[in-house]
Amino acid sequence: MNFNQMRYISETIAHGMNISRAAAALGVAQPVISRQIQLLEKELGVTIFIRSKKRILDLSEAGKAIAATARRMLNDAEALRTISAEYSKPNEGELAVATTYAHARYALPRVIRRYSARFPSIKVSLFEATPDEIAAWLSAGRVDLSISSMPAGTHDDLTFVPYETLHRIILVPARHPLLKLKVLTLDALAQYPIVTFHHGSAGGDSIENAFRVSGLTPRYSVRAANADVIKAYVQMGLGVGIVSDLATPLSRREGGLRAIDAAHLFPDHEIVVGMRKGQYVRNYVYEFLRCVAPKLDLTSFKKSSAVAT
Amino acid sequence: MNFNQMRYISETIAHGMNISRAAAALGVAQPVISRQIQLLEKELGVTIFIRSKKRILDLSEAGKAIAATARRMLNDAEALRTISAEYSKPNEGELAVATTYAHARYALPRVIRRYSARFPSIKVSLFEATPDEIAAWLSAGRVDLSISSMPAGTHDDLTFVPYETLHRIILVPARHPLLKLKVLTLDALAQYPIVTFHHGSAGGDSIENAFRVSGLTPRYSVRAANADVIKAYVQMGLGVGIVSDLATPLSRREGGLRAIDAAHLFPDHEIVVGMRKGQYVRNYVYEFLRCVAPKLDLTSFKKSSAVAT
DNA sequence: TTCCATTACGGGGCACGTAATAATT
DNA sequence: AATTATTACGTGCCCCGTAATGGAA
Repeated sequence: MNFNQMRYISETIAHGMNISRAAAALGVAQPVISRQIQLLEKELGVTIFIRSKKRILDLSEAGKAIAATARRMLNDAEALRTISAEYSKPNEGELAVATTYAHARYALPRVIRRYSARFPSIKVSLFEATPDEIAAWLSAGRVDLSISSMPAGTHDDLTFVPYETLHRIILVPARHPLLKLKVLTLDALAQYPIVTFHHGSAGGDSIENAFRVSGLTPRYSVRAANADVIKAYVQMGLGVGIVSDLATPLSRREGGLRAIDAAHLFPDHEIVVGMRKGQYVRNYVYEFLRCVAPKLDLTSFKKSSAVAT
Repeated sequence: MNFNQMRYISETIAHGMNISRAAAALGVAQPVISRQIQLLEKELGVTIFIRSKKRILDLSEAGKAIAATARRMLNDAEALRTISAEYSKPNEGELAVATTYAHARYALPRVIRRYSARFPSIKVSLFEATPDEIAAWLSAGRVDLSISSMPAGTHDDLTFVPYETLHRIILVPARHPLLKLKVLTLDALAQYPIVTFHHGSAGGDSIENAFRVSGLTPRYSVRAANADVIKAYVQMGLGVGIVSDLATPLSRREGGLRAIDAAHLFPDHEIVVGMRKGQYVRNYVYEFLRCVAPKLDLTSFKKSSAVAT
């Protein structure tokens, strides 16, 4: 039993039970993977992969449990290197953050400026993506932490803690009829073409839902991936925009746009900070989160020196 | 980086920072340990052990974190074998239980008889010891689970769940004056020589405490490790015995002894079931606990396939 | 003097690569 | 025909053991 065998198993699974692709990804010859997996199976006396003569079909039940443990061991091996770097070069390293457009554009620039001033030897990388992509990157270890709304689906290997609650606001051109209403309603809103987030995105779906449960079927004239595109189309008069108050604080009036609070019409938009479970968290990562949100509860991100329950 | 290096580190620490003893325990030559640790230190770029020329003094800060991770990896390596056995030979294996005299003698025989009938291919071993020894054995992996009162000190690597609550009873010879009292009091008890558990044992200390907080200093005529010895001395008239109601159910009157309920005089005696954290728990171990206590809450012993928080 | 960690040196096993083979799509 | 897993075979590296060295107790 050795670490490479764990790598081979893990990578083979990651590449859809394909040994050849795993070998290519790891830079070794195909027979190596095949042989090492067989050796491990013989040593443990159990079949990890279900085969049909010359093709791997799936993981066995035992294989699933073994793969989970193998992944954790690889995690720990990685942690060993991280720990060493933490003690030999405390404030040097790389910090990869994945986040959505709105945070990358509006919230994080000033945070990163402050942080980089305090930790000049930390190379910060920012990746902008959708919440689901972000979760995948986090799982794969390509980024260290995420700031986004809760991704869809279950992510047993990730930990999320609430960070901030965003509300919805309506963007309209100046002198729009909706500005004259005392109380904004979904009915009134549904009279106009809607400009909002993509179908399938956390933002877009929750807005669609709100209309549907009210029995309304507004026309969506433009569906975009980010708030700035939405703004542009609202300015062009293609409809009323529905965005979050992060992108456009209510007090600001830019480019002739007016904002109307719509917190009462749509569910709150919960933003969470995510990290991989079992990961050794370097001090400078904590410090970054302290820059993002000084009051964040970081206890669930505690260093994973203790053994799992 | 390989598993043996983790073993060498772990074993060296376990033997008080002594490489020679670790080598002997692992059955390898001394230079192997020395060299492999140095190789790992070079690879990680960090010193794990603090040395003074030719002697190892202590673990470095980094070493502590590394050792904890190393231990977890070894745990996982062991889990791999356990998982494999679980799937290849579901109801075969060994089950080592550590427990105190009272349970070994009075509670477990019937449990083990039932269990062995259901799982004839499981080799059950029972180890009788004090709670502290039991905890040490559990930590060292020499036993799979424990049944005892809560051991003293902290055991971060162990999980305990409450199992049963025992009460204290007084044992006296027939026609003893205490039998005539309507309500037993500590004062009355302190008039007679006491026969009870060793000083230092969980049982003995809690009894001593109860007298002390009442300002009483009874004479302890005999202090023994188990209830049967206590019974024998009470029968010989050397004093009144204080034991738990597991050893001598109140209804039974054996050897001319009489029992008096003393639950109101001494604190309850909490019995817990213990297991090592991060251990893969085989099904037959769960089934044993189900035989011991069908209603036990086993959720905190869940299989550790998931990654630690 | 004894114990203990480290350095030096030689051997064997094992993990790897290349090449060939067999089964699947 | 192309892709993919497995078997066969030769090689180099790495880990180990023995022996020797140098500090510490």
